[in-house]
Amino acid sequence: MTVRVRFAPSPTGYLHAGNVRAAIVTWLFGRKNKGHFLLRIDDTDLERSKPEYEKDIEASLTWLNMPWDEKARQRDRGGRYDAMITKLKADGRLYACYETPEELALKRKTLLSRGLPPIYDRSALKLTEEQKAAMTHPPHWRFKMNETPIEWDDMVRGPVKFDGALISDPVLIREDGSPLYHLCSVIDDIDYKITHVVRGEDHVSNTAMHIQMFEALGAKPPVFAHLPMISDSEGGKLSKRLGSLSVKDLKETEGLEPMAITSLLARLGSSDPIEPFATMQELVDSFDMGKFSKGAPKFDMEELLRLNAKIIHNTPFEAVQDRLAAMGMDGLDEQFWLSVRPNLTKLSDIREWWQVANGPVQPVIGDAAFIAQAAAVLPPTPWDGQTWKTWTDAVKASTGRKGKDLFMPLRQALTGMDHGPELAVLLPLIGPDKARKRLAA
RNA sequence: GUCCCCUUCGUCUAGAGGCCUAGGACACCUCCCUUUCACGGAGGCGACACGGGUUCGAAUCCCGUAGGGGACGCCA
Repeated sequence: MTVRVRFAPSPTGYLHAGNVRAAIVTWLFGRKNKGHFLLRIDDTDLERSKPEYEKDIEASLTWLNMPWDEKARQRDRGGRYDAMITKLKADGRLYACYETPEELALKRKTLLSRGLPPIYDRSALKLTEEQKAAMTHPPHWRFKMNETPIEWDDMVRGPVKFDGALISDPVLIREDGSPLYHLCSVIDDIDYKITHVVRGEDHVSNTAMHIQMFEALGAKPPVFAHLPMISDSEGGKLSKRLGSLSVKDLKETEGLEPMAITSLLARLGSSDPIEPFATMQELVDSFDMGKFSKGAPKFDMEELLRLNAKIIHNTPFEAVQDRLAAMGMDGLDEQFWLSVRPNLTKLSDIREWWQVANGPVQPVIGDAAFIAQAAAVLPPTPWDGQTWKTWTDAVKASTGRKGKDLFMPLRQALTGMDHGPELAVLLPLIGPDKARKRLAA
């Protein structure tokens, strides 16, 4: 049996960190098993779904190197839903309810205040045909849960048990006749022959009712894997900050590498070490669903940044050539890249060093006399990798300085900073003209 | 409020009664390399939430407490 998985986001916002982890784990599981990956756009909420967000989801997955084998959209599948609705009604698993949202809210509040779980009381089941006929507004429809135990073996959580009697009958069809998520999701999973569903643990109780829905529709439920939610590094709830941490921001605002994101999210909360990966294939090869723990891990931006730096330190020039060219630094070549690469956290940091090499920089000169002496013994052109050594030897001879007292003032005068790439490689990049000017500043 | 899940070094975790003086990775500290920073190499610091049981023996099993996460929508 070939494995078929799906990632089913709703296009109601930009793809964010929490959601994309489910995508990554789903994708990796699919690839690991040589399976089929379906991208399903869950846009049954017509009010909130926007084409803009659907585009963002696709752009984000593409950028993260997670191509899909097939794409589907729930709004295109109304016909299938209608057919299944007819069946469920005929079987008595879907029943008409006439409470208004206000009445339902009141019922919930009442139950809650009595310390009871807010489960629908099924009073609509007691309505006679006459009473229904007398209603002034159309019904919404609920799925009738069987009051039996529900069990499944979760790939992450192990054996899970639910009591069907403790789960409220879900509304599957709105008063306006449109189908809701639960119905569409189950029917889609059946029609697309999904074998494994990987999703967040916020769906655990949904899974219990979905299993009854699969059965009511005559289908075998897929295997489920519920990943814990990622929590904020402060240990708080999955905060607005994390919820709003979109892939789009990570890419455009933070300027991070896609592999930094996938490397972190593929391993966070698992017993495999979090380490930089250069390709998705390496992640696929080492992927193991069984290594995820049941506890909610914390997301740490610092950790993402560290991974990003390591990935950049391992990136060859060819891999970033086009992006660097697009940043408008003419003449930035492989030599420059290799020289400054170890000092970058984000790719965009390279601008800083480009500026150090090409100016303008604000030289920092503490001891003007020393700098003037140093400038006087600057070696003749052309400059190369040996120039720095030749020069500093000369400065040492003429001033008697050595060690940090010798090098730091030169670095500060030349670059305006007290850290950075080796001056032996930086000096030729700066060149004689700019070097003289900075030393004379 | 009710139900479910979780709780081991700063962080992610290994651990399914003796193999645990609790292992690894990242971070941190030290040293080495480097005439800066970073990279790299070698060491080091560092945890079983708490309280009761069960047992010859508990990080591991049971109960309770505390803390955290999730669910309880005509959202997904």
